[in-house]
Amino acid sequence: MSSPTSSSASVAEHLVRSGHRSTPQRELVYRSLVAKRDHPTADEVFARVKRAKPSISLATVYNCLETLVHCDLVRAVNFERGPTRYCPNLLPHAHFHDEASGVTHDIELPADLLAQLRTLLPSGYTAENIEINFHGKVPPRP
Amino acid sequence: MSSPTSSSASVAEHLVRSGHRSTPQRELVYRSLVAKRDHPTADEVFARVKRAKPSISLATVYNCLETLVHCDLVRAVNFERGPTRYCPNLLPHAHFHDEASGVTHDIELPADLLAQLRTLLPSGYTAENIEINFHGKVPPRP
DNA sequence: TCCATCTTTAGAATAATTCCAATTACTACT
DNA sequence: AGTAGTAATTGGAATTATTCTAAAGATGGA
Repeated sequence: MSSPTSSSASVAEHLVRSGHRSTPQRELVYRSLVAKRDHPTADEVFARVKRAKPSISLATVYNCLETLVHCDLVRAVNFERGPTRYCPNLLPHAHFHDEASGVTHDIELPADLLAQLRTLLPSGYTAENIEINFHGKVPPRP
Repeated sequence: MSSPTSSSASVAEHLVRSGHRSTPQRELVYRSLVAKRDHPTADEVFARVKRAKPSISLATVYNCLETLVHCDLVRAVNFERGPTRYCPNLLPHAHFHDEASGVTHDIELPADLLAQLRTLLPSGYTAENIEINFHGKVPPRP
């Protein structure tokens, strides 16, 4: 049940189509997100990509993540005041944040439910995106 | 269509029932939220309550807001990386964030929709709260 | 009243992110 | 291939929102 992501080839395309260049750093950051889909923070991404490219800087990681978010290859996820987390799942989905472990799970969102949510808006209001975060507990794993 | 809030008397009660003291600062911060329900930031609350009590400090405003959130008199609202905003609306509701103006509107949430959302969770998962944020545009006001 | 505890306060400290200015890398022309 | 022009990267400084700290003040109960 892996969620859809752009193949590395189309990452370059995607970047170029939205007016950016394909760079080793951007590809690397993107690949690190796909390799471990645990909603890492920028710091965590930095630590991971440094292993493959020790010269990369934290500022570059922030830049790359921002670029990837802007061309819709990656989603930024925020929980309260915590650091921003990143995920390469492009399907409409919500997030479940487990308070005990700090772990984040994706929750698939059926299109009809999203449609229902949109009907709550006053007429004329248009929502480009709808962010849904569950906060709670997962059952103890025995 | 004003949304439910605790009367000033019951704010004190509410505070005490959850193991806190009722203080002038807490009452003042709470009243400022009810007086202008525009989802102010801590800084904005600080500016407002300073008019009535110039000696209050920003740290106290943060403390009071945290306390009020903990005893369920106030909700904290976060949009991406922006500063936390506060609202005294206790009904289940979502938020609509207008990107152009930066203004936040409450969107009432029917109980059945919340129930439907909960059905998306894997069995055993329990969500204490569900946060829903719309990001988009409001129609131009003529 | 007196004590223990809670709250407030000002300012220092922190965390995450953004900004800045200087290099470096591409891309498109010729 | 050489080069001008733009875009991207880098390290470090700066910023923003928030939390921490330690001291002083207020409060409720024995």
